[in-house]
Amino acid sequence: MTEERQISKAVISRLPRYYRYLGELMEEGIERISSNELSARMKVTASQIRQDLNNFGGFGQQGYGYNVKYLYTEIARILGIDRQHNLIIIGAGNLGQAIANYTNFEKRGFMIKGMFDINPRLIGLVVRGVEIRSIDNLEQFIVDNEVQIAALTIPKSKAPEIADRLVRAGIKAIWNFAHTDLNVPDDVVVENVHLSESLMRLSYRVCSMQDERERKEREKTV
Amino acid sequence: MTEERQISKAVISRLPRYYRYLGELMEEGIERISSNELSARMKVTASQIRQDLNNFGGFGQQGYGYNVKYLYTEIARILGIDRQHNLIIIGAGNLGQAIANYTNFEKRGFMIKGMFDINPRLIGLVVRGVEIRSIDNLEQFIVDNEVQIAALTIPKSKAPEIADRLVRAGIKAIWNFAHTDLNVPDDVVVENVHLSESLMRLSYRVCSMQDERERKEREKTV
DNA sequence: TAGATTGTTAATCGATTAACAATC
DNA sequence: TAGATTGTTAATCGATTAACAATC
Repeated sequence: MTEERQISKAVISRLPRYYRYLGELMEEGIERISSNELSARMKVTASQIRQDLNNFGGFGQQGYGYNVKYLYTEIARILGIDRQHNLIIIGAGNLGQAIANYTNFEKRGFMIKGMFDINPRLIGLVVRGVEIRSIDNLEQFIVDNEVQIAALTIPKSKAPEIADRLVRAGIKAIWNFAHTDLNVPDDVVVENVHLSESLMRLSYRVCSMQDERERKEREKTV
Repeated sequence: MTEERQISKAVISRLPRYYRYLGELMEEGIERISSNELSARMKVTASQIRQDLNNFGGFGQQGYGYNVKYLYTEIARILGIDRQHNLIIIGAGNLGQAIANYTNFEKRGFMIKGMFDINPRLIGLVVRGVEIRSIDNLEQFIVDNEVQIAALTIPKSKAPEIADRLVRAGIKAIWNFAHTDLNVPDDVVVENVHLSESLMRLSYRVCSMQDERERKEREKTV
C-alpha cells in the first residue's frame, strides 16, 4: 500500500473534487468516461487528469477510458475514506454543531464520537445523537474511543492550549477552524480552515474585478 | 489604484496570513520587522515575503525592514477590507448562524445585512441583530441594500437555482459553502469553501502519515 | 483491424529560492 | 561611514500542458 514517492500537495488537493464529480457521474448512471469528457465537465485539462491519476497507478484502459465506479472506489481508498475515522468536535457553538449535523461525513467514515465545550449550559445536551461533554474529560475520552481526529471550533485564544492537550492525548490530526496557526509535532496533521482568510481572498477578487470593470469603462471613454 | 499586471493566485492566498501575523505583531507592540524575522515566525522564506510584497510596491526600507502598522494598513487596502462590503447569508442553519455570529467579519468591513431561509419556523427570528427573512424577497433586498456578497450555506440541491437568482439580482460575489461547483458569468466571483473536501485531504494526510510510520517500523525490524 | 484513449515522456510555463547590488 | 536589509535579477525547482507511442 505504500506509495512510491511523495505525491505533490497540488495533486492531493484535487482528488476530492474528482471524487465528487465521479459520484455525480454514478448518480447519472454513467459507467465510463474518458479524460477528455471529464475534462470538459470539470474545466481542467485532460492531461492534468491523466497525470494526476497516474501518480497512483493506471486506473484507465486505452481506447476505453475510465470505469466510473472503479475509479470512484480507488480514489476513496487513496483518500482513506474507505476506513473509519473517529472524530470529536471541540467547541459546541454554531460551527461545531454545523459539523455535527452534516450527515455526509458519517457516510465517508468519519464517526463523530463526541463534542466538548466549556459552557456548562451546553454540557449534557445531545446534537444528532452526540452528547456534549465537559472538556475536563477530554484526554480519557480520546484514549477510550480511539479518537484520531479533532475538529477545533473554538476561539483562537483557547486553541493553542487545547491543541497541546490533544497532542499529548495522542490525537493524529486536528481540523483547525480557529483563526490561528498551531504548533504541533511533525507527526500530527493540521488541516486549517481559516474562514476569515477565505473571505479576504473573496474581497480581493471582488475589488480587482471592480477595478478591471472601471479600467475598461475608462478605456471606452478615451 | 489599478495594479500593473495580474497578481498570481498563490500570492493573493498568502496575503491574509501576512495580515494576521502583522495584526499579532501590532498587539505585541512591535513597530518594525525584517523579512528575516517575519520569515522565522511564519515559517516561510524571507525571499518569498519580499517577492510577495513587491508585487504591490516597495513597502519596506533598506536597512530598516518594514513598518508593521504601515504594512498592515497597506495589505488591508490591497485586500479591499478597508472598504465596506454588504453581505447576506442564504441559509440560516448552523453554518449560516456561525457566520452571522462571527463578529470579526464586521470589523473588517463585512456588514451582514440580512439572512434568508425557506424554513417558516426560522423566518422572523433575529440572530445577532440580523433578521431572518423569507427567500421570496431576495432580489428586492439585494437591490435595496446594495448587497455585493452572498454567503451560500444551503444544501447543494438548492444551490444552483439560488446562485442563478443571485446573479440575476446583480450580486458581485458568492461565498459558496454548498458542496457543488456553481456556474456563474465571468464577472461574478465565486469563492468555494468545500468542508467535506478539506476533511478528505485531512484523511489522506492522516493515512499517509500512518503508512510512513508503518514503513519505518518495518525497516527497523528488517 | 482501425479507432480511441490511455500512460508517459518531453516541452513549457510559473512559482520559489538564492544572490547581490542598491540604498537606507 | 559601516551595517543592515530591501528590491530585484538570475537560477532553480516544480507543476502544468502538449505530444505521441503503446495498447486496448
